[in-house]
Amino acid sequence: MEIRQHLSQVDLFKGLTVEELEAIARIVSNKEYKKGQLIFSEGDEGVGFYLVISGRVKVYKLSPEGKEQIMHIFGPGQPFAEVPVFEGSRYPANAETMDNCKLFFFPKKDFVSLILENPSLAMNMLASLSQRLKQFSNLIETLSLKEVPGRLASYLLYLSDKNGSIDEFKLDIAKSQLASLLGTIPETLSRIFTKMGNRDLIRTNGPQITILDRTGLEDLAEGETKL
Amino acid sequence: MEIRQHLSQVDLFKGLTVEELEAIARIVSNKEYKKGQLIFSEGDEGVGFYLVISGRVKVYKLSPEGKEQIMHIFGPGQPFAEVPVFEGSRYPANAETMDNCKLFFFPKKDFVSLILENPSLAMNMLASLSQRLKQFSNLIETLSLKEVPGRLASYLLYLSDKNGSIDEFKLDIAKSQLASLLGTIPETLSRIFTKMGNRDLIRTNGPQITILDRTGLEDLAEGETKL
DNA sequence: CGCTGCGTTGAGCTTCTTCAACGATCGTGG
DNA sequence: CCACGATCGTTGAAGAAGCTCAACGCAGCG
Repeated sequence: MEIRQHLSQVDLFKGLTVEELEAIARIVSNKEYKKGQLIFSEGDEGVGFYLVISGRVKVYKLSPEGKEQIMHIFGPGQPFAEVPVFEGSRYPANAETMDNCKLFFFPKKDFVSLILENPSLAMNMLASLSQRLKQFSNLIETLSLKEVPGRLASYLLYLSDKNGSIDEFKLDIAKSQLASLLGTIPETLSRIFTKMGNRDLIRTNGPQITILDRTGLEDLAEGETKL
Repeated sequence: MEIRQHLSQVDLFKGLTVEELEAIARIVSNKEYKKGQLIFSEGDEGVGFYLVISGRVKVYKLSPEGKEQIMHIFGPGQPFAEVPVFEGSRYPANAETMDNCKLFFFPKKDFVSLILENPSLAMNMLASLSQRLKQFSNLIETLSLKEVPGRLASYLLYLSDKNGSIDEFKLDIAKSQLASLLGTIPETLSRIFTKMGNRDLIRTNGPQITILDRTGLEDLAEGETKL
């Protein structure tokens, strides 16, 4: 069955037996969303969680004035919106697709039953939440202790790493979305890109980035240098 | 036995049988720390997690220039430093006591064994991590989408609620620590306290706070007003 | 009694945002 | 196929928010 194929490739379900995977597959429902579609809003009743099969999903908060802070961007293989499954009942943020997406949906009640019968699954879920917690710590640190140039430098180095530590790569999201992820606005981000170019730290061509001075970027990311 | 007494009153272990509590009690070790003592540093090997019995513990990150961002303050009954038990092996932040503290320590290996045999315990831990995740989302939102006056207003309202929605209460932490929790510095915080006083939103006398205009504070917290 | 840590206040400055305008790109419909 | 509108990104000028540095008062404690 196709669902089980997908599940078996996901970290959350690694190490599980075929029978366990089948049990999980039985509770899954398939969902499709168009690009830019709202999946749920902050405060909505949390009836279950999701797994990204294809496309990307952003989870974000909005200020009353409409400023957006992206908390996390989820890609294929990643679960999101688990919080209301285990604590409280409402989603603490908004979720929206960034591409056309295929998602699996896991109803809260059914999934909790599975967890209670399956300690490995529980451990996997604990690992997943712990990882998220670590990522959130990093975001908090970044937002509160680094200036925007440092945040951007960190992000570029992270992207480079993800691409095998190569010096040339493409931004995986639009710059305006990157601004929101870094806790700033497009104008500010754009100015910093320009400055980084002037200092010969990077070269940009649209979404294409070339790292010219890796050490310089690292110093920026660590707050040892200013632009 | 005294350890089990403590455990039975803690959310993390609620709903467990006496036998289960005893099994947990067997792996606990008792620790005492003086006020201001470092419990662990970011990057240290995470050999287990802690439960606060008495006193308070702050978990925080430091910037290279020495600025501190408090991630969370833990009081009696709350577990902390669970992340490296389930994901990775190092503490992602620093922990330090704010008072003389009694802590329980749960060794990673032993505790994982218990989790694997005890689905209720696993569920409780999932709930605990989920709650933390929610709190972190809030902190991210606060740091990124609110200005400092709004953050302070939120905190004061939160404190008031914690004290039974009463209008007069004492700050539970030093103002310099509050600054660090709100992602700012003591000077800025002090100026905002003064302004709030001038606008007759609150009256302060050292750590004693009186809320004069609850609605005004709420507007500030929601970003609908400026100071 | 003096020391130390905490809180407050002032002046100046840096960083970031706001507001406005404009160029480029892309997809769509005429 | 071209034209148009929408979205995105960039740039400039001005202003706001918060930070740095410095000085000082005050309380608690050795």
